[in-house]
Amino acid sequence: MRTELPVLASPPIACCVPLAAPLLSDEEAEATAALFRALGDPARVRIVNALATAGEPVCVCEFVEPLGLSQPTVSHHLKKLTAAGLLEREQRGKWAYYSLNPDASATLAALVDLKEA
Amino acid sequence: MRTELPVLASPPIACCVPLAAPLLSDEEAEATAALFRALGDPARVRIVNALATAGEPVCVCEFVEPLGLSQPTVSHHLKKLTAAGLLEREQRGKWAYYSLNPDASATLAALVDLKEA
DNA sequence: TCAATGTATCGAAGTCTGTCGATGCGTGCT
DNA sequence: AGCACGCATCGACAGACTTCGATACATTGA
Repeated sequence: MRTELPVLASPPIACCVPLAAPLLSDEEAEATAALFRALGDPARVRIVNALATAGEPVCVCEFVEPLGLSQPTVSHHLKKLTAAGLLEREQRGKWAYYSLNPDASATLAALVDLKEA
Repeated sequence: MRTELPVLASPPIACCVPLAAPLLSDEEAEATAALFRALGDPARVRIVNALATAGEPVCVCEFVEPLGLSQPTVSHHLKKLTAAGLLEREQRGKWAYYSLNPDASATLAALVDLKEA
């Protein structure tokens, strides 16, 4: 813990001067982290990659075998990606088709650029 | 579990045809996920944001108070970001200064673009 | 209406992660 | 040399996450 500093006109060494204000709010930081966290699993990275290369909606059953995961686990990952706003779900008969949210790549690109703005 | 399909000329329904090959390897998927995972925490998002807005190396003690976390926890997050290749560490006397890896934003941008290539 | 199939949800087990206080290490000052 | 200070590491604990089998729900076809 840092001891409470009295107000000094000129601190002896150039350290611990407050950073410039433009820090992210709690909500912004959490929202940003949540989006990155959604992509923080190799299975979900592969799902997004597959959807991007496919360029069209893909049936859930397509993912189970290539990912080497059980069907409930695949469903779990798809739900997380959808909740993060990266995927969209579409029901076709008894099949569920998932596709990349068109805004996803723009959103991600904005996040990365945000660090340089 | 999907039953083993015999080779059919035209499956009765347009589902479960194999995806195009270009899926990420295990190593690529894991490396990509690890990088996103490094940014999957609000504290680390704020650290990267602060370093980006600062534009210059920042002393560890600068982060403790704004983040509202203990010094060991801040050190933990800085270590994770450095291990991910996003930050660089520099020792100045008894202070440790961290800065954004110059390649970080390019790496992140490439990851996002990777999903569209 | 009943059976079959694809998908989502539930409950549980194991692992990973964030957080802290206590402590060790290195540097600089007296 | 001794002390003070900044930072990293350690050990521990709570909470979140991934994964699975079992099961429920929804849709289609007989």
